[in-house]
Amino acid sequence: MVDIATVAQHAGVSTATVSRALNGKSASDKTRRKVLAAVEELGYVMSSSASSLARGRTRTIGYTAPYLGRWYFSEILQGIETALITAGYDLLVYSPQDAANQRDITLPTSLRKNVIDGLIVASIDIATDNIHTLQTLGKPIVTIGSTLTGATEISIDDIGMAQMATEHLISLGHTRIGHLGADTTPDATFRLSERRYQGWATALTNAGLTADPTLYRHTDFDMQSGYHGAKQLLGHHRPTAIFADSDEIAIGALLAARDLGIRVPDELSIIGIDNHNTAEFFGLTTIAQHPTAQGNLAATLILNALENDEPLIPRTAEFELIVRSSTTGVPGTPAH
Amino acid sequence: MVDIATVAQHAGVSTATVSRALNGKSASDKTRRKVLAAVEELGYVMSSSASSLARGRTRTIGYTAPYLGRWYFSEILQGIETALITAGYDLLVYSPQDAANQRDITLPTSLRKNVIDGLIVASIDIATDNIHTLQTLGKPIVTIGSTLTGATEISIDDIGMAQMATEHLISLGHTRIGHLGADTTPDATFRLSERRYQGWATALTNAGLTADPTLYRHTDFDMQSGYHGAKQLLGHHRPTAIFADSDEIAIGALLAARDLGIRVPDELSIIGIDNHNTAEFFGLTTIAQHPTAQGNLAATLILNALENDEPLIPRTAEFELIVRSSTTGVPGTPAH
DNA sequence: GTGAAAGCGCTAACAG
DNA sequence: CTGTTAGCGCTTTCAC
Repeated sequence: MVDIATVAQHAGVSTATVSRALNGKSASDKTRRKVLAAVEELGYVMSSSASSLARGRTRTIGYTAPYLGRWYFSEILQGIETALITAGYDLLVYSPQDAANQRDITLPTSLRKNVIDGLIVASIDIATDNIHTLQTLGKPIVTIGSTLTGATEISIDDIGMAQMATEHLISLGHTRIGHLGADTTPDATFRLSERRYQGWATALTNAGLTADPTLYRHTDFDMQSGYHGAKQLLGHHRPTAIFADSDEIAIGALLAARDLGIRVPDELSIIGIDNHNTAEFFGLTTIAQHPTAQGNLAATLILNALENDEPLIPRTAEFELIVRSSTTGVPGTPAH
Repeated sequence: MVDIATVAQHAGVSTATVSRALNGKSASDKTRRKVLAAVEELGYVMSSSASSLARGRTRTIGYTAPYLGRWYFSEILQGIETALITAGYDLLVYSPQDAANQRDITLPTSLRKNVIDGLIVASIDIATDNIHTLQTLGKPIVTIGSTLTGATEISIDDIGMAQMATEHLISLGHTRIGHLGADTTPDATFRLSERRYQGWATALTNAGLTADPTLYRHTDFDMQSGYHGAKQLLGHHRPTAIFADSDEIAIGALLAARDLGIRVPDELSIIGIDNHNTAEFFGLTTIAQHPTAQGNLAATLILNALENDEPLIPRTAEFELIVRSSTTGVPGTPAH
């Protein structure tokens, strides 16, 4: 392995100069050229460990989320990467192996080993020992959609989104509005479904309607589950509209309606949350989240804190209604 | 920041002993306990940079794939993580920002900075300078489904899979078998679609049938594209079966058939590739790949090379036919 | 089983 | 703009 000293010799300068030239610090053009030539000639590759050790920084940040494979979390990842890449930072991912039973999220050893300069946590409410350690070390931590004491939060207004979705339905004249909500096991990391249920109920109450518990069905976060939940909901005395906790659930409902011969949106309106990449294809009305932007923001906050000592101030994520063809006025009501 | 020397003092031992105790090397039980107590008391967190520098290893491996968000690649990621986590390794991900135009995959700086001990590359055929550098440094590289000179390959038998899918259809009596194949732009990293086309054609030829180019439609790797491709294919003089390059494409075709009033499988059989997590829900017959296993294998190979100096020997990934309800005998042909 | 000491390769003062 | 030098915090011979 060729080290910086060898490069220095070949270039006829000191190691300090090589270091400076390579890190974009003050160096004459001529010197820089010589250094670069030597680097090229020798195939020199800097040791990041040595560099990090000397600097006290690793230029690596971590990302952890319950399910890296899920659309939402991988979109966040994408957003983070984009922000980091231009800053020359690396991304270390931690996928908790035991996401279901979150008692004991085993975040890999690196969290213990001081390997990252900052951490982004999505949808995990439980601070593990590892995370506590990070906080102790004064590393910036920003969470997306979850609350961790000592961390900066980009908050997701689940109640607001659910309310907006439900209000859209109400504004179309619907009064019997069903809800397909994702699972909230006691141990689950995210209270998301609880809050969305609340948003649904609040919107109805505000409109002088009642949140009928019989119009609620429990689902998982997938199509299959949405399909079955919807089939139940669409039995006797069915609702004229359904609000689903996610687009995948909503699409399941869409397919269920189709199989039952119920026309969407003429006989049944359906709205989801996410603006999942398949939502457009299905013509699904939805409350769009912008996870890529969320990830990007999280990374940017951390980078600014790290590089410019900017304070980490909490934000709240944006969302918006996207109307497509799965929602319309209640049957029998004239369009306005 | 508390360092190893402080811990050593508190425990009344030398730094060498602390290091050994913490790394599971020879140390008496009593000593180990003292060290651990001091660590606990002081909140000591080891510096990975220092450790890596001294060791010459980072205990971090990299993973890069064209689209980390896609089902296939995120499954691989999952498999890698599982293997690494038990070994105490970390995972650094590189998502090439410009995956479409793969001329210039900008793998983040870390590849230049000697930050990883090994690399896993999925579906990228182009060796960037960064990857070359890694090879020069003698870091183990294993690819999944792509060929990189100097790297060990876990090969994906795309031809074989396509052939198996098509043969399944043929064995059911189909003779007019359409193909929805994903895009193969000149610059694309993966020749996958080309090979699957070939598998389709070979199977037909072997059976004395002809691969009718008019029964082929170009698609992207998504439902929407599959939907539109299928609609074209299902016009005049339509095939009785369709083989799609991926389950998502196949599902698009499924929905297109439904919208056209064509019953699956009675009037049209459809088979995909992947065993995507929604395939079961749609009753889709498919050729299952096991990306999690592939990722796991890749990581295991690298770990064994790193830890036990085991040779990196190429493997080939397994696949299998999973018959569900989207395929059946050709219309008018009695079931056998 | 344990201690002393010599690096690992780079960066950041500090001087010049 | 550039050279000298003192670490950064840990691991690993080599003795004992």
